[in-house]
Amino acid sequence: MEEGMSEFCIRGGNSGSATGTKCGRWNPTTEQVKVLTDLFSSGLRTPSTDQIQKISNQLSFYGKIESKNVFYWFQNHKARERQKRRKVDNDVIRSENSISINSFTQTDFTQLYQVSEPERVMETLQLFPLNSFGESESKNMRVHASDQCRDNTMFSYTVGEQMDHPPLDLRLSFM
Amino acid sequence: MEEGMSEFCIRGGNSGSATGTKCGRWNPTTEQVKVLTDLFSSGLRTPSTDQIQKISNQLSFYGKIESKNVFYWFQNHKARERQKRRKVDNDVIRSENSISINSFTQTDFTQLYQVSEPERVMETLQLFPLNSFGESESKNMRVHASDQCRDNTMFSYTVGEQMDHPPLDLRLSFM
DNA sequence: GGAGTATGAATGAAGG
DNA sequence: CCTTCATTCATACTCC
Repeated sequence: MEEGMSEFCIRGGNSGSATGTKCGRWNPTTEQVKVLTDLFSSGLRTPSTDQIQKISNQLSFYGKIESKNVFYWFQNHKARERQKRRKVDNDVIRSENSISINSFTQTDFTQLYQVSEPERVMETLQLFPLNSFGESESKNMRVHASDQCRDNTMFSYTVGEQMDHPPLDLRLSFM
Repeated sequence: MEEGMSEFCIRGGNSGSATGTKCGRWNPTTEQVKVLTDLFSSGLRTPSTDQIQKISNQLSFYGKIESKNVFYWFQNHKARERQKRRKVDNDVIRSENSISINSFTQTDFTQLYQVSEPERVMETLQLFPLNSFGESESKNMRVHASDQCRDNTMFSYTVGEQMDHPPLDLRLSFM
């Protein structure tokens, strides 16, 4: 999937834009992706505007992000999971006459999509920014304004204190 | 890739920048988009059935189009304008306490969202009925006719360019 | 360094 | 009106 690539989201102001990764579009950090994926696998599929705002707000801790990014992320993730599933289902249908399910095939499917938490959307999804370093498995990520873009105002989302990994504790309350 | 449709339509001849696409759904030409956008920015937001019919008729000069396409276009454009504005506003509010800046989040927005139309909605903008309606292909569109105010101060929106097509002439009147 | 893939962004088309 | 789905465009990234 995604490996530890650092983020150099330089803000779009760089006119030169030759070498740097021109930030034409949002490039999520690994932590952001992790949180989003966790939320998704926890059952969140179509966050409301409020939820989007909260998620975006929390994720801005890890790097530049806008709420529309969160919105698009869930849209895309859901859609692509669906389409993957559709494709696989077609394959199954196509070959349903000839095979008897064995563990091999099962494994493949499971790995390809672990779909279908029956959409039991959580009632109250809360993201609390705590200082408890509960989970320390995250890779060492560094949120910092790239030197390429810090000069020209904007985008100095200094996180106040320099933490190794931002303390994000998300509690999901299912009903 | 799976082929379901075999119908192709190349987008508007020399309109440029349009790649050939399958014609599963309407793919507006650049001219069509321009006209629609102009109409929108002129204040038209929810065209009546008659207006839709006339716009569609005129735009058919530029390529294949149906009334429902115009209808959907205005629906989507209006909704997304609102939605974008809402999201952006929220983001701005959210980021108020982190930085003191001058042109902060404007980065992507300027490029992708050139929203913020002056929002100067002219009250009654009506497209004059030039000819009686045809209603040949439009389905059940529940567009309720708006009040008719046909009078004074009309201007004509003309698109001529350098092409060999008849000039578009949409006469709009507002009061 | 171009092909192939993953994915962010956009938008047409509905449904409710 | 609102939200959602499906499809497509655009771009970043990976891997030969």
